[in-house]
Amino acid sequence: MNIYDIAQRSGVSIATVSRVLNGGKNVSQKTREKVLSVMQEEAYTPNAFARGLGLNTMKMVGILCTDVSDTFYAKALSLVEGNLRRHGFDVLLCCTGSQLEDKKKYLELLLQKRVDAVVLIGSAFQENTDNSHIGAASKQVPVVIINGLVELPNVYCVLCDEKEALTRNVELLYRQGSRRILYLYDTLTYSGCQKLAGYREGWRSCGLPEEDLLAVQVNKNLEEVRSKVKSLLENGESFDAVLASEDLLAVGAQKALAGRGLTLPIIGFNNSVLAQCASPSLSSVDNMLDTLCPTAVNLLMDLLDGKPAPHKILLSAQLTERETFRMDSTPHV
Amino acid sequence: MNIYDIAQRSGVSIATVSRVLNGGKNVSQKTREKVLSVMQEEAYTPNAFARGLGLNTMKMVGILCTDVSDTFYAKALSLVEGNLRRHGFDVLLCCTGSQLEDKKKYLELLLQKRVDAVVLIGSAFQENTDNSHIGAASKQVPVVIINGLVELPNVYCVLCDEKEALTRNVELLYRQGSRRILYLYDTLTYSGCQKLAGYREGWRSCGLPEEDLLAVQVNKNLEEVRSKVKSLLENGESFDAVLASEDLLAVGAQKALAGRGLTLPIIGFNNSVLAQCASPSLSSVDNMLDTLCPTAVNLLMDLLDGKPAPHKILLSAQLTERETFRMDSTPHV
DNA sequence: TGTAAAATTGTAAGTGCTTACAATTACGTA
DNA sequence: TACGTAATTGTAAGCACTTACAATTTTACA
Repeated sequence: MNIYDIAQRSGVSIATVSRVLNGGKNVSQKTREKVLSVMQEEAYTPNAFARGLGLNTMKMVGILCTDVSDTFYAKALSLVEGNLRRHGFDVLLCCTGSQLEDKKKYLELLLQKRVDAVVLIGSAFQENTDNSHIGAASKQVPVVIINGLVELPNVYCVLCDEKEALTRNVELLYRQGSRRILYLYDTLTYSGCQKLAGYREGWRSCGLPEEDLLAVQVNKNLEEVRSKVKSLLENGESFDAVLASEDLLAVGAQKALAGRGLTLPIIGFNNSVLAQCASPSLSSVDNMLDTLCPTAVNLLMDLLDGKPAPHKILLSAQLTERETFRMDSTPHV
Repeated sequence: MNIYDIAQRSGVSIATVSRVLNGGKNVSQKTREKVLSVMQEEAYTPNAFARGLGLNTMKMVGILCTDVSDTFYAKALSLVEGNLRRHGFDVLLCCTGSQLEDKKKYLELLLQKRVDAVVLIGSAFQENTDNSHIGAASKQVPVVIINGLVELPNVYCVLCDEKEALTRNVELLYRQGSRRILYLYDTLTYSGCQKLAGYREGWRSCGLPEEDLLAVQVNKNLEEVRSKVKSLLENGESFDAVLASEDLLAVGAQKALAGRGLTLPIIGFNNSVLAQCASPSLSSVDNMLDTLCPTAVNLLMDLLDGKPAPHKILLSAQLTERETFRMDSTPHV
């Protein structure tokens, strides 16, 4: 069943059928209704490939996502997908894992499917790293980066100020008496670097001695984190508060501390469901995905409509206070 | 840059170029190399739409997923996507939410994009419910259901025996002395119904009085669950163990109990990261996504290759023991 | 070296849609 | 009623590929 059949059965030409298919502008009320009713009867569905060939678009956006099973990325994906769909776009999903080579390869695959744009979730790295794949992609279609920053012509970034958030966290803890704050982090994506820099910056602004910095890299795996922190404690490493680049890492630390009967202020990051589920519940920085993702999609729609758009939209993060840290609690020193 | 350009520049016909594009069978080594090198030089990418039109496939599988931000579904999605990609298929993702109407609408959208198959995650309902959309879809392409069961001609189901798992849970708790087990559940998808039935079945097999059944429906929201369980406790409802259809619900109960200084055996479901993160860590039933998803994809590949495949593959679930319940612990009554 | 079979290559006809442009029809007005 | 204009419709040429079938070249073997 194709456009010719419909044309024949409704006594018009294929051009008219096509017009009805594309919004029905320049078609008389009468013929449109006739054609539509025939389509209905015959349960006709236009062939998306032919459509794509003629229009040079299938209204699909590619999403490159490091790891969908990660709660944070999953939430971002969910929000971006929902908003794109609202605008009539379908999502071609590609989970890359953290390997740069895979990201490159898969990004090319997305482009081969002729997506109208690409959204990157957790796939942008720090400035001095190889972001050539992003550059290449941006020459073909607009690229929108969620929570990352890459400064290139056709690349648009929507992110929240994670560096500032971490600096603030350090300062808050300092004000409540902490003097040696453990910082746990995992991957050094753009976001990861910003957070680490924010931790250092906070340290500096509090006038703490540089040699006391205690930033420890770990894998995003609960058991590994717990045992890492446990061994820190066993080796006599002293610290009086914990920050983390990710809730899971914070929970791992929490468990290690609990195992030794310790209760320190802890602040996680991403404000995921893990933070709620932890006991005691985990204070966490919310990086505003709920506003960041719709913003990103709106920006993308503007771009696809040929409207100008800012290359960078920066939101502020917000601390969600729970049991492991409260701003108004009595200083603990 | 199209196939004509490549043909011209390599001194062959478009048919030959096309052959090279499609695996290079029936092309001499020499010409193939020549054509490939020209493609390389010109950075040629075949037009996926034209390709799709000619081949009547773009090698895409549609995934209909209730909610990607849910850790369980996210994990399933991640595994299915990865396995499909390994077989050269791209994933068209569609998150539907729990509304049946939306599922129907979105499933049609997927089909309009001419996907080669559809995989359903969390979108199948119990037998006597309206699964007409699935029937309609299965007339066009094979449908594979992850963790659900719908008995229709072109529908293939890969699931784990959740009913049996819940029955076993009840029996295990009974053996350790529990006599009134609270069961918390949320949506009555196919999976949800099976679990509820399993709870009842266990009750029966233990010879417990029917009127003591305590199955409570709640929304999958930590705060709601906690307050629900809290109010159960306040209203004097008595129970001595907790089962849940989902880890999040179990954690909610755990928090409510902890708030009253109670420690009961608890077993969650899905064995998600939440179960690890909870304190005390939550025993949980693992529904084997790690094997279920690859199995489902393999089955789908067989179908697409025209091979026969079983309409139902049933795995057994496995209890992962953590702090809230251990099989070898001393009976607590 | 000749010849049949096999391997390679090219021609041309799809695949189902969009759209510029030409042709037709309808409408308002003199 | 005739005519200019606007609205509607049709014709035909893309869009970039696949593939059946015919034509050509290569290979194997007598």
